Amino acid sequence: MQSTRRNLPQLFTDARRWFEEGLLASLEAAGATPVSPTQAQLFAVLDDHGTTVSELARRMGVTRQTAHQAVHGLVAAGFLEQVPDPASARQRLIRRTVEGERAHRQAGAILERLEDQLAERISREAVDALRAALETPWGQPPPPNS
Amino acid sequence: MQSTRRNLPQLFTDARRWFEEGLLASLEAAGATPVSPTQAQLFAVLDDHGTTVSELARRMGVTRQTAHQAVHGLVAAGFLEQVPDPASARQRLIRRTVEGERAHRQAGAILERLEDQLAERISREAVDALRAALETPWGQPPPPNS
DNA sequence: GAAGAATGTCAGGTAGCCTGACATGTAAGA
DNA sequence: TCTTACATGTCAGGCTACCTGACATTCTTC
Repeated sequence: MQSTRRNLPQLFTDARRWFEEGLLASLEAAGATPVSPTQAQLFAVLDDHGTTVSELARRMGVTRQTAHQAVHGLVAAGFLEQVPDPASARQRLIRRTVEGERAHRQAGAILERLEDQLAERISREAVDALRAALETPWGQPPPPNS
Repeated sequence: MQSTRRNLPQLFTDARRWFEEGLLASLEAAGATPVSPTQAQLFAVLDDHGTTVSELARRMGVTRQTAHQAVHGLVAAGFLEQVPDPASARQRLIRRTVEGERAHRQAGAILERLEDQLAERISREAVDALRAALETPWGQPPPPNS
């Protein structure tokens, strides 16, 4: 029991940390090539048919430069590749390599397992409700009025 | 609609970002002394009767050194003060100054308002359910077994 | 007392993020 | 058509949060 309710941002941070640490620990235990949290996030926002660096940056909520550097690391690690975009010569598509595809499935399976473990502690319904509440489009941070 | 469900860590990040940006934007709009996200988090885990740096570090999930440096900045800004612990001479208690107390109440009010705005979009019940689900003690990241 | 642990602190290093700057390619209007 | 505006990708430099290592001080326990 505590005097004041913990604030939501704090709770989000704790929850996120639990998943992230579980994921990285499982990957390490499986002997996978170590990836940083940032790289893991980049993997998560990358879609199957290829994405531009700018689009990745938007999804991650960081600048193009930051996304670029994260991509660079994963390209060097052999997980991603850059291919010219047939639609427009000014942009290049980022795609997973075969190895990257494998790692992506592995990470997805681990996250699913973690979610199951969470459902074991709070109910499955609670997990579904959690997901439903979080999937609201957050959009812009609200204006400070009133 | 999308092919695969977004993973939970990603959703936590988005939610947290929404709150954090709203908080910092409101503080800035109110003309308050700017604080970093880290300092805001430190404020959140600080309790009323004073806390040691080591304890703060545990609550934030970082090392003592990192917590120390965050405290240092807030002391310099006039929000916190260090007082010798009457119980033990080897530790010092970190407390809010009068100015820090004011800032803390201000931030608390803003967060409450943000939570209300969230309740407006998804229902109040959904917010309560969200909080209930997140307040489970996360504890250690689960072992990677099976 | 002496050994061991906890606390607070300083120093140095790494990673992620930022802004600034610039080259290239595309789109839209005079 | 050309030229002006805009988007993209990239390099360079800097800031901040975080880490590990090291040390002095102060309990605590045997």
